[in-house]
Amino acid sequence: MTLKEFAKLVGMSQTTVSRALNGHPEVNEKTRARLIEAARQHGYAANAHAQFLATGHASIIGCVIPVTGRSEIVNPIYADFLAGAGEECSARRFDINLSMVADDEQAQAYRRLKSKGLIGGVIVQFPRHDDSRPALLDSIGLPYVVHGRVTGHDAPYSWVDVNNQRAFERATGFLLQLGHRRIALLNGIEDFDFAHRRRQGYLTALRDAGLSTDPALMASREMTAAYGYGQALRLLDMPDPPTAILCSATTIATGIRQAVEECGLTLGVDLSVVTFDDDLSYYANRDTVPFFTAMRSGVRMAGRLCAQRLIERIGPRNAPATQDLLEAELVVGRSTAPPR
Amino acid sequence: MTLKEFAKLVGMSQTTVSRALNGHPEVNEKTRARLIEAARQHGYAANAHAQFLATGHASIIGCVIPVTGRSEIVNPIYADFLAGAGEECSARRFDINLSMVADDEQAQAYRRLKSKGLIGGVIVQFPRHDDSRPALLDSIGLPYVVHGRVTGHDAPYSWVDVNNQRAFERATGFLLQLGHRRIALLNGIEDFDFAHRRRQGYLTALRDAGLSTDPALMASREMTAAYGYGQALRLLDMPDPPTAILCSATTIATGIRQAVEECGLTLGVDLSVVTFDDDLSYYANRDTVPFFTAMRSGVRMAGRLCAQRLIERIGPRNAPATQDLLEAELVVGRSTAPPR
DNA sequence: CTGAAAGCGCTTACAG
DNA sequence: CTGAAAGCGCTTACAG
Repeated sequence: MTLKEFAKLVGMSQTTVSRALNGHPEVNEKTRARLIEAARQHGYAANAHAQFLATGHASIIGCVIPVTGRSEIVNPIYADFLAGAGEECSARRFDINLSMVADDEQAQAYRRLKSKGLIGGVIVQFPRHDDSRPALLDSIGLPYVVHGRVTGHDAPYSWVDVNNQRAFERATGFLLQLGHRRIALLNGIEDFDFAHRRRQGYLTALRDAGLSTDPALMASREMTAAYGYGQALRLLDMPDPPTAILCSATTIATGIRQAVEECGLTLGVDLSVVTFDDDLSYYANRDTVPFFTAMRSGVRMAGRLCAQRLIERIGPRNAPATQDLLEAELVVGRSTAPPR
Repeated sequence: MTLKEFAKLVGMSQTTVSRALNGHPEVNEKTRARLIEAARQHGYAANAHAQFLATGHASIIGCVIPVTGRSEIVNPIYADFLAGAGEECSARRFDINLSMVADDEQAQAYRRLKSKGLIGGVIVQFPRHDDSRPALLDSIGLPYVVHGRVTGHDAPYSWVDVNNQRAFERATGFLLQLGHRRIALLNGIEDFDFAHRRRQGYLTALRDAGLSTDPALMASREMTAAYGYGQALRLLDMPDPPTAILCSATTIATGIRQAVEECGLTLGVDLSVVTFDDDLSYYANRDTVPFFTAMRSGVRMAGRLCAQRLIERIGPRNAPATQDLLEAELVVGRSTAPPR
């Protein structure tokens, strides 16, 4: 059904119907109520493309997933983030355009999305420590919100981030308080901004405690269980093994747990582990006393917030850039204890 | 840049430029080559909305994710499926519209997507054994491809499915050959079509072997590690415990493994496990000799195929409905052996 | 092989 | 508070 047909059906002009449905103030409230109800009953909804053509902006947010060999979307963290963004979008009647793009075609992809008018704005995912996308999007003129931060970017921009540095500083401090002195770090790829900051937090806490750092105790890789497993075996086999490990994801922690048990040791007794916990829906670390001591911050919530901020920014009143720094909570579980 | 501007720039009429870029045959090949190159250089791409308005069809496929309390998208299987569909879409210059919709608003959501013109077709995910969506989509007139099958739907429709019944029949047969007689089944929620078929396969194989079935050896729940862990403990604690377990996902298998190890037993010695393996990118069961004996079928590939079939069907030549039945391969790993 | 013009379904200044 | 009409950027019959 078109606006024309619908307007005829209800005996009003297209103009009035359009205004009523779009919430313009000039229209009589009784008329509006009647028209909204009629639209619902007859299943009329304005064609989104005609709407775009007339107004020039799309109620669609873009998520461009950089594909590096294996797609990032396979990362369970990304799935939860998308779930959060999706929830926010359905609540606000926005749509999501999802595209998967090879690393070296990012610029082209954003330009295409913009010139085809497919999206009103974009969420930038997995920013690298010195990411070129914000500058690119500024020049294209596409509104965006970064999930994370881009250290190198000077102009003000919207971002939503967890205080990664502080979280790892606190977690390291917590282990130090328990009496640990050899603490390992199994981080994500430190080229990503979040992992870089986590490392800073870890180093700062050690430095503040007057401890030297040992490169053999630090690793940086894609955050899989296999990585946690392999590194845990390596660390436990050292002549002077760490008594505690800090890691950047529950996938890694699961791998560590596996290795520890295969060695006949017990987590939280022979070895302490603190993990960053994105509170993934499919992987619960949420018993009354959680298994892993963790820095917890829900990535799903971050997805909601990113979508919300972006939608505000896309809207007609062109809201200013926002910055949201979320604090992770330090949740004590059964995987930590003083060193033996 | 608009078509008008671009046409003026290259000194041609809008008509010719449009035809050249859309591959119409009437245009001189030299002219076409020149215009395509010029478009690339100047970054011209037709506005998708104007294009829709003129042609009436959108090069966008919809993925509507049913949200049941926790969103399905948190399911890592879904993430891999989307990655596959996304790859296919970028290759064919299609876009993906992702929406998250509560179970009881599905019908409304599909109608909205159709009437707003937001999608040219839709992939139906996680069909239940007697799913109403195909009939709904038929009546709305929205092309679709089902990932899985809908037993109750009579009219011909496009689907892509794994031969779940055969996979579980073969896996059960494999365990029977090894000498197992008490075989448990930890299935997904059997209201879903795939889980229903898996159960049929398991029951058929047992029946063909002349064995009776034991309800205490069967469970049906959301496929989490916690489920596998809890059920494994329960099964191992039975007076007459099973010597083998069949399960529907590697998440479940991981939980079983955990329980077995905590009981001081060894997988592939004291207990055999065969799992269905969707070959998820983030969870590899792909060592030279994989850890779990598995029925393997890549869900990412299924995603690609669904997108491909849907795109063909959306296209102007209105391709007939297709049926793709994929066979899972039975891959022998280290988690199976004859019963002790 | 090429072009002028109508039309796709909306929104919104302008006029009343 | 309401409406007639122009215009958004394309595609495509129709005419040449």
